[in-house]
Amino acid sequence: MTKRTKAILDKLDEVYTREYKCYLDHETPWQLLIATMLSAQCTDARVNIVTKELFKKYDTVEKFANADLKELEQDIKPTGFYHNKAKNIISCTNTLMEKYNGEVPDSLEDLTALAGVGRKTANVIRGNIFNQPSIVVDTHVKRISKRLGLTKEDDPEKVEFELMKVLPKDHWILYNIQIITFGRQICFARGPKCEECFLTDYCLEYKEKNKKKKIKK
DNA sequence: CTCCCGATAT
DNA sequence: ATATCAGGAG
Repeated sequence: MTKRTKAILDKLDEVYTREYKCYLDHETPWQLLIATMLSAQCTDARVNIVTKELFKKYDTVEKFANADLKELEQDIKPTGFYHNKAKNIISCTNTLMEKYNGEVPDSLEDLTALAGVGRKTANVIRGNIFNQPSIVVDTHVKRISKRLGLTKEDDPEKVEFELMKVLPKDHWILYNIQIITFGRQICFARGPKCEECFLTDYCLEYKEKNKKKKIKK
């Protein structure tokens, strides 16, 4: 790990010390799996509103596996992409019943083989449920890792592999939740609050912004 | 690369 | 009007 990377991680640790919680409400592994599937291109706040009722109505994996497609679509509609998500949830939970005795598997291969589960969702499960070091590359991690110059890649899988090289393994899971928190509070996609940011010394975009200002003056 | 897609902020 | 939100599949 370079000095620069360590300085960034130290700053993050300083501000987001024990903010280690998952923002998707869940009580079981399969609930987190479904909540994460629903979170694609949707705010976690909305996912939590939907799952609050959803997990009362479907309180077992088996109930999801036997759900009526059209009815489930309506139940999850506010999260968007509801045709695909409903179909995937039914297919995925059927696989859980048939191949895994209704449990959620822990390997990346088994998880990504499930319908509607890609590397991002699989890594959320591995990190949060099984405590396996894993890098979750979502929209926040990708955007902010680029701004901080930790990667130049655009493809989420390449970002994941590069961050695995750059970040110490014992910081992988923590990095995810820190960056998501940072992205929600300060480093927005649109109009980031650079005045309140504690990482401007390491931000490539901030550097660019100041260059342009100086030229104008 | 395109499509899936509703809700909210700007 | 448009960008963005804890992405994934064909």
